[in-house]
Amino acid sequence: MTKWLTDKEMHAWLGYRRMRLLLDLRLGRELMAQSGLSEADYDVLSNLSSAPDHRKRLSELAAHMRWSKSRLSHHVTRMQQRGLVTRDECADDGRGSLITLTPQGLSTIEQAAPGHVASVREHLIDLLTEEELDVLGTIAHRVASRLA
Amino acid sequence: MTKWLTDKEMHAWLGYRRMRLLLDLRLGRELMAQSGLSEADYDVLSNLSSAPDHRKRLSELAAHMRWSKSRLSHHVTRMQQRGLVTRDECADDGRGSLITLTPQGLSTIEQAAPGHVASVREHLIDLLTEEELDVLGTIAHRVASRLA
DNA sequence: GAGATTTGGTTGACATGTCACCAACATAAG
DNA sequence: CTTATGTTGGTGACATGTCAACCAAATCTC
Repeated sequence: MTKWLTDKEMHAWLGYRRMRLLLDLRLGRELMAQSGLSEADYDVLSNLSSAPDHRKRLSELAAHMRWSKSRLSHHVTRMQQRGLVTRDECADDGRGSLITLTPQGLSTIEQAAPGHVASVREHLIDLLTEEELDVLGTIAHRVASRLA
Repeated sequence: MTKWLTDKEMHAWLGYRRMRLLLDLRLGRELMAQSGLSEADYDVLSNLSSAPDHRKRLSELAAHMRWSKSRLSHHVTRMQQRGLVTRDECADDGRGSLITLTPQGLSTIEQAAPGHVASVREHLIDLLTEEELDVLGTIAHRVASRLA
């Protein structure tokens, strides 16, 4: 017997779906307009910029971002063509691939960051109380950790 | 001067992103495995099934789902080819397009629903307390309504 | 009621991400 | 050494969604 969602549960679920749809669309558009980056680009650059030497193994990067290697490989290819990152062979492991931020990639994300943070604040963070912020962080991590 | 995110804010933001990534991926995969539907398919069928006569104007449907007309038009084309919906001319408005659930579409979503609800429960709803559920619903709708 | 505008919807080009699979290399067992 | 196994990446085919251009029917204006 199916246990359907109660009104309250449905409200939360549909709300989540709607937020996800609209928020990501808006943030993505603003980021693209301001800096020419997609959210995916931003995440990759952001991760690389906080790595030692601005470089990381594809595999590590993918694991940290919870992306599939395939997805990251495709994405890196495109970012490479735009001059944002480079892809070098790994000395230790003949298969390995080292992804490195280019100077242009670094400057791109440095320019993009303030605007993106402002967008995130405007459309999400600043709309929440301290408590709501805590709850969101708590449940999001609980849900995500079950899926890792 | 940029107002960067505090640790707490960053925790909530990154948590949201991670939840979004993993949860949607998982739910999508389970739904696809169980019923051959994507989440998008499911949403369209679900909306149509609760409409009078199981039919709706493309435009209305798009507005209700907050999808672009373009996206819905493309999607309907594909669902039509799979026999899930039909697309008929509208009598009143020569431009109009009426999307109707086929019997097959109806039976497909009826079969898919229990499993999907179970997935949503397992990976999200049942992991939250009553209070958390309320907070999620509240903030999601607040954020989304600012973007409509 | 002719011309301008809006609205409803379609289409094409393109970016992204998924899956399935392959190739090269690494490692442990025998 | 040699084979079985797992790891690291890359690729191609395909589904999806975005934007922008476009068409045609419906409305509005004067």
